[in-house]
Amino acid sequence: MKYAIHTLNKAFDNRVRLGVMAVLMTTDSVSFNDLKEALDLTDGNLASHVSALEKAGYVTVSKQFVGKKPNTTYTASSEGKLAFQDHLNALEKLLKGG
Amino acid sequence: MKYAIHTLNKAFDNRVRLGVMAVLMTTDSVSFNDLKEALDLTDGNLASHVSALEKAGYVTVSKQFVGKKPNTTYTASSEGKLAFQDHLNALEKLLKGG
DNA sequence: TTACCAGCTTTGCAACACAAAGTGCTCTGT
DNA sequence: ACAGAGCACTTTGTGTTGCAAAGCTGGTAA
Repeated sequence: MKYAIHTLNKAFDNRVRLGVMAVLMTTDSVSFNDLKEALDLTDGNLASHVSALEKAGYVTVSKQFVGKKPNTTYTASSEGKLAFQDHLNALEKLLKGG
Repeated sequence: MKYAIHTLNKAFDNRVRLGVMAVLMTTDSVSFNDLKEALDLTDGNLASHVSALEKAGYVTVSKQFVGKKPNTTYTASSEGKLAFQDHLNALEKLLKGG
């Protein structure tokens, strides 16, 4: 059991969730539509994945009105950032032979 | 469509396949049982994932006898190494904001 | 013959991915 | 007032995947 592939976080083993977290690690706050466009996803698909990340406590959702339009934005929680970093570290370690 | 999450290789989007390739990038040739032990997998699970990588042309399988025991070893094909590197590059680019 | 090992393959089931369609709300145009 | 459009989901349906456990095969050992 030298290679610890089981320490990879199940919450991030999907490309969409990976992409969402990658965005949120650098941009701090993104709107639903920007995220949808940045990752080239259907709205249903994005919504379900973000919802999974929210349930895990990794992203927080805030809804407000911008002008007269509803606007949902997402932010990585500090817990989410930590968990994602851990995941990336585990990944890197794995790839370097651990 | 700034973040190219769709260029990630589907063949490597699984932790087991990722682990197999990680091992084969550094060790060149591994036996079934060493791989199974290194990744802590059931034999059926390992066999199916390696078979998937074989079908994709990313690993090659060779069977011989060591003493009187059958022995199966796996090697990454050059195509597999290239594809894996591409995948890692795409991953890194994604994480760096592309 | 009985038992065992290596390496699969099959089975069965639960979880997941995704697109498409539907929902409820609000605003805009006529 | 009514139609249409946009936002952000939620639901539905379908196909795919992940996995453990069990079965299988072909060889060896006693």
